[in-house]
Amino acid sequence: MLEKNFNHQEKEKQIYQKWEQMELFKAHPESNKPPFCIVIPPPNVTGVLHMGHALDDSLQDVLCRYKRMQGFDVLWQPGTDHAGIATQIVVEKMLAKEGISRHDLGREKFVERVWEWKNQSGGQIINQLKALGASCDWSRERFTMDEGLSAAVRKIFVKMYKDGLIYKDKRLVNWDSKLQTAVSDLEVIQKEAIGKMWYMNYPVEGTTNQFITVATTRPETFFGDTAVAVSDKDERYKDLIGKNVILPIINRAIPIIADEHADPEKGTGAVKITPAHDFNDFEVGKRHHLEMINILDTYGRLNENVPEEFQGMDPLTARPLVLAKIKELGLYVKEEDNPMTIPYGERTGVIIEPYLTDQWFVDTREIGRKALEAVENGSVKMYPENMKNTYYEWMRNLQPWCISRQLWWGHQVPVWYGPDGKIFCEETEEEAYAKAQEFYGKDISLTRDTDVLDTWFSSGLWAFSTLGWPEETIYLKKYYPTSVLITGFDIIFFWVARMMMMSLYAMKEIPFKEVCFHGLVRDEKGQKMSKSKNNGIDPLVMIEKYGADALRMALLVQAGTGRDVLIGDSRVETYRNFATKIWNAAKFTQLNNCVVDPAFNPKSVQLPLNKWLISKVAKTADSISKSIEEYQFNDASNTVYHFAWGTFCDWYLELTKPILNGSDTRAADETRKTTAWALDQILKMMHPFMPFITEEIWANTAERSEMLMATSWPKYMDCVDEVAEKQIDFLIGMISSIRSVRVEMNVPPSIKAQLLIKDAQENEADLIRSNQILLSQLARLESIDFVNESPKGSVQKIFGTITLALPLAGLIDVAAEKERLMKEREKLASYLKGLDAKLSNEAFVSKAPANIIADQRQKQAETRSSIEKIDEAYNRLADL
RNA sequence: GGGUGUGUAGCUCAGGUGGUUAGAGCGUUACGUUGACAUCGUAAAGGUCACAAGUUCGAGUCUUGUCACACCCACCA
Repeated sequence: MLEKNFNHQEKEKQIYQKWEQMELFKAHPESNKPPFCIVIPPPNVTGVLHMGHALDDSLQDVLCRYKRMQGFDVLWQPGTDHAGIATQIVVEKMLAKEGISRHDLGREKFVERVWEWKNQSGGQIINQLKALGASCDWSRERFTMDEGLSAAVRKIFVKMYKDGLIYKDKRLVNWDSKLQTAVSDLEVIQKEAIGKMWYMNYPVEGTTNQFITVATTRPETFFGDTAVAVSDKDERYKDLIGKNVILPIINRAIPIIADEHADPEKGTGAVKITPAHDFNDFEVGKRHHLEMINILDTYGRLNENVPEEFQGMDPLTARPLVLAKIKELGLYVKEEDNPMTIPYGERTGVIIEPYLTDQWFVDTREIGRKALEAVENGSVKMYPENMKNTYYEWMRNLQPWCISRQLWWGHQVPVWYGPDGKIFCEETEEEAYAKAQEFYGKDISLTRDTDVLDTWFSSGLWAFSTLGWPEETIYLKKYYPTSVLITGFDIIFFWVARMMMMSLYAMKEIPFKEVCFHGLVRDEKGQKMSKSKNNGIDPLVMIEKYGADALRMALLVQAGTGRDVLIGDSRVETYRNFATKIWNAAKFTQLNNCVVDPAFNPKSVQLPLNKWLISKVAKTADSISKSIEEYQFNDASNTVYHFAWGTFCDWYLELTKPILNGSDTRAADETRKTTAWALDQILKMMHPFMPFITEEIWANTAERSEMLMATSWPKYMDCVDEVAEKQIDFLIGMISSIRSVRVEMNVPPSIKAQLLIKDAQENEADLIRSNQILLSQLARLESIDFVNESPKGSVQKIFGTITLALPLAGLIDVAAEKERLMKEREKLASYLKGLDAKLSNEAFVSKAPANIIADQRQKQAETRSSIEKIDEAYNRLADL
């Protein structure tokens, strides 16, 4: 017997353990069931579960549980990401509390500390995923820096290097001076700000009063200027091309060059060129073979290439001083406000400087083209489809991918240098050493490159590295390419695009057949969750308070493809109430001895009411299937919600009460069995969404040979009975329509249900007549005029007639009823007016399709008669 | 500057291929229930479907334009 309430705090853990003990999450590559595989977007190993994970993983869990019930051999491949930058920052902060920096420890000791921290906190997020109910195959848990995955990273790197796809280059990169590392374009966040534009004069060499005015937002960088560019079509400067200008303060001569980069329309038409500190200038510098003067150190401070008085300064400190000097020299022209964007580090929040260093790059042209084609030609499908446009846009403008990071936590680049700087790129130090020996013909010592790889390099391999690549495992064979990737659209470039490129390169095959993007989770007001707003909602708190089922459902009912999801207490509470409702429905079936009969055959039932329910079960299960297959999780979960609450609890259980308590024992017996059967089907349909409570009810409502999650999805389309469905739907429509009267009359549900007891008649006319009698009793009428065929029309008639009856029965306030009738009449009259106008419109009558016209005519007649009835009722009221 | 969305009840959202009194949940109000319901049930109020023009017998739905908001990308001497 079910307890009074479902104690989610206690039961969810027990149920989860049971699933694990019975190994229900395990994949079975040896089985001949068809494969279904999802790789989890790996959360940061040191992270905690946030709402984004809760949504992402709930969606995946729904799919996995559903597919298992559909007879698939499901592998939900779990694991975590080493998250280079994020993790290093966390550990450095911890060290800072102890008063030490990573440099005090040295690289080796620091990395040890990170491993310690990983081992200590890495299990946390996994346990949190379990609390959510995630049915991952935990026996296969991987980590992007475990031995196998590290080997995969080295292998790919070496292969790409040898294929010429990875190369080292001295280029401008985005430099994070706090982390002391390069970051990729995607890791730079542009923020808008109102800056200033300063104009200053550069004297032309050999003249005393000739100047070129340049405009700049960063005057302090002029120490690194190596040219001034003008357009060769610009009359103002045409003659100066080839001459030099003298940089103020440092008195260095730099050439005036002609370059397309200079736009006569913009600024003064003359651009100072600082190749080492600006991406455009860098390109100009390369075109003209200009010197590249780096004026910053790795901490972003002015270095020895500027006059001593400015050395060691931060650019923003130096700026006013430089400007003051220029003013002193009489070369300052003016300043004006200038809206601009300033680049900040995604993780550190410091200003990102373009910085000239040696870095490793992936040449993305070829692999990017293949990744683009795979989506263009439909090999990989995207949901929602418009995400393809975003993907295309980025893929068509791919830049070289800077994969090296000057961090300590990550995959160290498998590159060794000879004494002369010769590169040996091999998977192991031994191999590199062997190659070096061979090359030099003698024993030499090698030094290893200190860079580590961008985290996304290893996550780019995730789809196949987790399955065992480069080993030819049965997992790789059976589950690759994976079925679908479910992730947020915020990492489409970071991760999805990189996985596409890396997988197509390494495997010569797509990593997944479909990608399903979901939106962001926001707070109840639709605002982005952020630490600064302090509006974050902790999924674990929600689980503790309302249960994992309620949280999942609250997320799922909104999870259409691509849409944002709002979450908050009231939403989760709603679905906790839903869970309680189902719990109580199950309790109700037990109290009424609705026991599962293993021999029950849904095709053999006799009562239309039972046939109706079985039909609805079949159709609902089918509709949920379709929605899930299309990743319409919101439709699927809403369907099961409304079916369980509305169709099953509100209607079926209410309507069967008099049958269960009635004298027809055969009908009662059939109804009990049908109820028990239907509850089982509902539990199955609900299980992917609310796995815990359904499993608990399942276990407590009968002797079960297997757990709910191991059962199969209900497929009963062959039990659909359209006739019974139509009958009962019709009656429900009628009953619904008299609800307003019922309130006043206080009709108990059992009378409502009696209407339906009589529905054993299969013929609609009989059905109507029998209910006519009941309706007339209900309304204490001697007769009831009820002739219409169409359900909607009938509803209107009944409404009018019962209204007529009520005052006679002395059940309601006459004045109030009169007012209500007038209102109703007004509504109908205005509707009728519209219909009359339309039907007398020649254009409508001649052009509209016949069925529409017929329909309108009928409506017109019905409405007219309804108005008459109301008038009649009103008159009778007046007589009282 | 380029792109992608969104705008329907107080709030959050549904509303295939145009078809007629525009729906749900939450919230509000009223009444009822505590014999499945840490609640539930029944109902009421609440909407010129952002705005404008167009196509059409008929537009929330299609076209164009305008406005507002959100996000993404790029540029910014």
